[in-house]
Amino acid sequence: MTNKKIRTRIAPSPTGFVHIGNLRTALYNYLFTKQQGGDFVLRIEDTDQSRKIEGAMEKIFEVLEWSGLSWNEGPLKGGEYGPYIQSQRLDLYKKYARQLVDSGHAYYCFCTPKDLEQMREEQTKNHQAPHYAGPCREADIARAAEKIKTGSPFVIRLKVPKNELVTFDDIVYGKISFNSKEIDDQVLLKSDGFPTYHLAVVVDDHLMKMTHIMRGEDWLPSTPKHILLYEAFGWEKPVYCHLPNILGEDKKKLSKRTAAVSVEDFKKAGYLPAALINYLALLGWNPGTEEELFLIDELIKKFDLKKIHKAGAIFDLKKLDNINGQYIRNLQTNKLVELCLPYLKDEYGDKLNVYSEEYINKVIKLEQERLKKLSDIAENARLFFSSDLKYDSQVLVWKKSNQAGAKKVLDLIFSFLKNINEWNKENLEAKTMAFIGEQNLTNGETLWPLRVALSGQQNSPGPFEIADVLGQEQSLHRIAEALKKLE
RNA sequence: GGUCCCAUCGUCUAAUGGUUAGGACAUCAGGUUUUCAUCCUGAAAAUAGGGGUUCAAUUCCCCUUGGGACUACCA
Repeated sequence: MTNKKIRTRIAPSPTGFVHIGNLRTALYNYLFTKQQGGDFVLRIEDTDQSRKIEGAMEKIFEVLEWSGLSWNEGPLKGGEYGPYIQSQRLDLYKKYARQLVDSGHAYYCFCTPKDLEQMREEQTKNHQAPHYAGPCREADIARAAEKIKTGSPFVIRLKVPKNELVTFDDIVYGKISFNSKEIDDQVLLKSDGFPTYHLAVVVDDHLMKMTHIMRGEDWLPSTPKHILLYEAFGWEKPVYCHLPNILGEDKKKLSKRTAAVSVEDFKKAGYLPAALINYLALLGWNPGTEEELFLIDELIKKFDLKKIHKAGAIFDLKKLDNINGQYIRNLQTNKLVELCLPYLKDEYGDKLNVYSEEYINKVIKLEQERLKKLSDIAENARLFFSSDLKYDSQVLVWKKSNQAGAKKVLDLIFSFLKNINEWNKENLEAKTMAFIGEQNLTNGETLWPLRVALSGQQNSPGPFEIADVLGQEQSLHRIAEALKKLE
């Protein structure tokens, strides 16, 4: 291998949202490139006009910036090999397609979609692989030029050699060979003047001086087409590194039909970019140690192309939740508050204004260890932002007690808490535990009804934590309400 | 159908010729002065099958089986 500067690219199509698989591909490209001190390029592949979606390109920019995988060359950033949006490079593709025709590596094709469909039908009927078998491949070039002049729609197809072994060495998958007879005469330039992926990717990767092509495994069968193109042009080939697919629970390529795949949705749900990146890095690669938590800088240091797996990996939301939870627990309080606030505002709106900043901060801090993702805060915090709790009185009764017992205990505790002067978690806990001892009560029979009275929930944070946040007045109010329920 | 790729606990994976096949998530059990969460301890859980090569195969080779990707004027 040469010691040229490493250059890689990610080349998403603006056809909707950014897929979790796109992000993983971007990540591996990014890690490798940063480690090698190379250039990380973004190129937008918008050669299919029919699938283009308004605003999708901006989404790509946003998601990449959010995830921290920012490109240092491409749209918005510039660079000396632009433009980086394929629809702005149309003349280039036309020029190179014609060059291929001139050199005998490609030909004009005038067959209609209908012709092709018939061709395919017949071939499948005869158990043949569908391929172009029309007359244009061997047609006279002068006649073709004539037809074009009269305005006949045409495409340019690659003249794939018959029975030639195309071999390449993939970093992940090793040596791979295809017989060119299995490869169809690819359309290079469509009748609308746009290139297909195959032409555009080769022309751009060459012109943009890419050294390594890291992309999804699904491109593996297309690679020989690209190799043939490089050879036809007489260009130096890049190094290929195909990445295993990310799979859904059905073991098929992760798709929106069966799972959440939009990176933006993960962002909205409150997954931290660092956690998502951490998890994605481990999906198909690991450093060979038993560590699992890595910040991006450590990933850059430890990343190793040779340790990328061949087999696809199933995307496991539970594991992501776990990692995200760990990242959330490690957050500084002020950062956590900043991140959670939008979710609370979204859920409670103006009702939130009633509460002090200190109160809200305490609530968030209290829920920190219970959050798998930031959006969980909305539900988890409900008991702190409700003026009256709705629950069944039977919940107040501890499993080893009865209704009368619950009432007795809450009566006692109400009077006791009324006289507490220093209202904070530590003092409340110390005093109450002592009180339980003095009264010959048990923890369970006391703390359970107290906690339910304060939270209205079967499961919740502990009673002293809640009481501390709620304050004396609201706590006593809730206990009084509980007592009413028990009458 | 054809071409290509892949194969260790349920999941992500470690171990590249010699290990009681290790870790993490999830699950289950127990503990951490009430529930949840956190934290701690423990349990259950895998080399798809068959042939080789070798003193020795998770590891190398072949076959079978299973899974997947691709097979467009989409990327």
